[in-house]
Amino acid sequence: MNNNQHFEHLLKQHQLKRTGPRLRVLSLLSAKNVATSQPDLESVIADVDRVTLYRILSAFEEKGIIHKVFDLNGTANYALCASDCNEHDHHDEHLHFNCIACKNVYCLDDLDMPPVKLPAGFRLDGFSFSATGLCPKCSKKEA
Amino acid sequence: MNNNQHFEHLLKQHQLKRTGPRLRVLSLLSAKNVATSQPDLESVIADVDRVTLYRILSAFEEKGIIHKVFDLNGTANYALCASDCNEHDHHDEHLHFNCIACKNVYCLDDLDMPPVKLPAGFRLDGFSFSATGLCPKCSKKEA
DNA sequence: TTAAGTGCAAAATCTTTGCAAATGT
DNA sequence: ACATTTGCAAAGATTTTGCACTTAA
Repeated sequence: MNNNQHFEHLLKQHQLKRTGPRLRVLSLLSAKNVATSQPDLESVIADVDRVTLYRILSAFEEKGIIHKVFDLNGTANYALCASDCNEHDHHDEHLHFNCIACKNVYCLDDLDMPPVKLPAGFRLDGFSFSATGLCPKCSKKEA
Repeated sequence: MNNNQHFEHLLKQHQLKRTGPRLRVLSLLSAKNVATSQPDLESVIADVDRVTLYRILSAFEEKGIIHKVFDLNGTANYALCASDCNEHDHHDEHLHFNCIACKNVYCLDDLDMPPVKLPAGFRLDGFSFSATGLCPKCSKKEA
């Protein structure tokens, strides 16, 4: 199944119509291995209305197609979810690495996350782990 | 040293003048064991201008007096720093627990954080760990 | 055909900036 | 006295809402 087919399936699966703007957003997000900020998305697909973009992103998030993760500046970044997310079960429990140089947000999926121990009384629902520093690319440039 | 003296010392230490609004913010933040959002602060000290509050918070953050932590909605919450922070060295490496019921953000300082292992190439600078769920109070209410 | 999605205009927020008046040292 | 800080007004930026037009199914 190629990408396009995959996207169309994804949309159909969530009862969302297959439209130009939506496919653009999906292919953009899937092309990057990093989470993308709303402003970035906006500048890349400038011909799509800003409001439409907001609505697409929030629809996708509700349906469990994408995750929203806030970077160090509190701006929303978006990334495609693992395939087992849906509107009831959102799992985004991997490390988000924010590069302070290129500002990219890396989703480091296949890192084994250490177990979380909470004090008595707290009931855990989900967690997120984010780190800052230099990504491999920027780390090299600096050296 | 009582609280007030402590605050005045804190301000002097960072070359900030001892003003009413600033002391109000400090005593508010120290009274809570949870991080407080800008809107919350604003509603509690409604007589202080909104702009002033913004400026106080960013000044405090720059000086290393408070930490900014974003909650699940991407809104900024503020909490007093551990005493060993300054403008060059910000450490906020403890668990932030966001209660989905009361919306409070708990700073769980004395939890031993698991070590972070990053893939090769990434250079770690700092990290933050945040969890969601129910805090002890709300957990009881639900039962 | 028709419900869903888009684009535009406009409202509502949120945050920053400029400047005069007030205040702490 | 003088640099800082505050408050107000206004600009900028971000996000939401309403509604008519378009489009996928």
